[in-house]
Amino acid sequence: MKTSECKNCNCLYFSANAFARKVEKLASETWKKVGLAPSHATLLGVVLAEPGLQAGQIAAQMQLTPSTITRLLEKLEEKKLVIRNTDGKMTNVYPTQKAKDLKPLMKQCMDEFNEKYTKILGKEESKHFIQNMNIMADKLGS
Amino acid sequence: MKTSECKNCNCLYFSANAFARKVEKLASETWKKVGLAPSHATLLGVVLAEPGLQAGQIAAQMQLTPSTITRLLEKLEEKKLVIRNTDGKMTNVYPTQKAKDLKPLMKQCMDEFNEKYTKILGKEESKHFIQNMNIMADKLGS
DNA sequence: TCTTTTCATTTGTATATACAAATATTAAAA
DNA sequence: TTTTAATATTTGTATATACAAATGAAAAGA
Repeated sequence: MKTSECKNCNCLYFSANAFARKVEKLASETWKKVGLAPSHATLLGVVLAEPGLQAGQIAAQMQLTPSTITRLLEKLEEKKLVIRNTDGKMTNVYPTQKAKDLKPLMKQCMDEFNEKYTKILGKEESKHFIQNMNIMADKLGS
Repeated sequence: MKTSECKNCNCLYFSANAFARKVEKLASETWKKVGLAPSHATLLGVVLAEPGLQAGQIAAQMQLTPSTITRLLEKLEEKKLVIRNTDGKMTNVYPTQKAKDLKPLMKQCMDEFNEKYTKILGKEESKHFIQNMNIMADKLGS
């Protein structure tokens, strides 16, 4: 059923969530190749890009709550992809060698994912749409 | 931190989810007035609009899996807002009187929510954005 | 220096959601 | 008619996420 046919659901809440679920699904398929859920892959990408980042800074960057970051880090630590280094009240997060080795494959997944959705949604269209969505998200505040 | 500052997260997956979380938050605040989570409110809205709808049809309309609909219906049944009428392998869902009484208040919440986000995002902008998002969602398929 | 406040993280608990397997029921095939 | 296949829903299990409370550590005030 087309979204437009859902008379009772024609509001921002429904549309945003339905859209996010579909994107999540596409992303899940893509990152199965490295055995990571999209959220885990995103977090690992952040840690790989800035080793030693504080947990709270990661939360701010990913716009998730600190508790969610803790939970995600637990999983990544179980998989030996990151280590948490607690110093006083701060916790710094570092990628392991295993994670560093995974970097090229992760980039490949990201490229593949970008390719998939630009193919489906159009290159310029999706670019503008994402920009617009980011602007909208910023307007909605934290 | 502005989304645009997150260099590592500039992809459709991240943007769509961050946006959906923010919308969810705004919606949660709004529907607290009737003591319902946005997803519950949406489902109840569907049932109120089309009493007797089958569980599977609700799932299709809301673009959620049947199992999720079962779980949501359990909660609404606990709250005495809907009843499930199982006939053979089909289950039809009806709103209770309590739910019908809630209808005006629910409409008020919906109006308030629409007003909130059009005020933040702009009337025409949000309208076009939602349309565009629905089109994108359709393109992504099920 | 000792106490209080603030801050970063983690834990306990709860919700939303999905997938795969189990159930139960109707329809189709033999 | 008996078996087999298809279908609708529910259950078991797992993930992502949040909020509120707990913990632990540093900073500020007395």
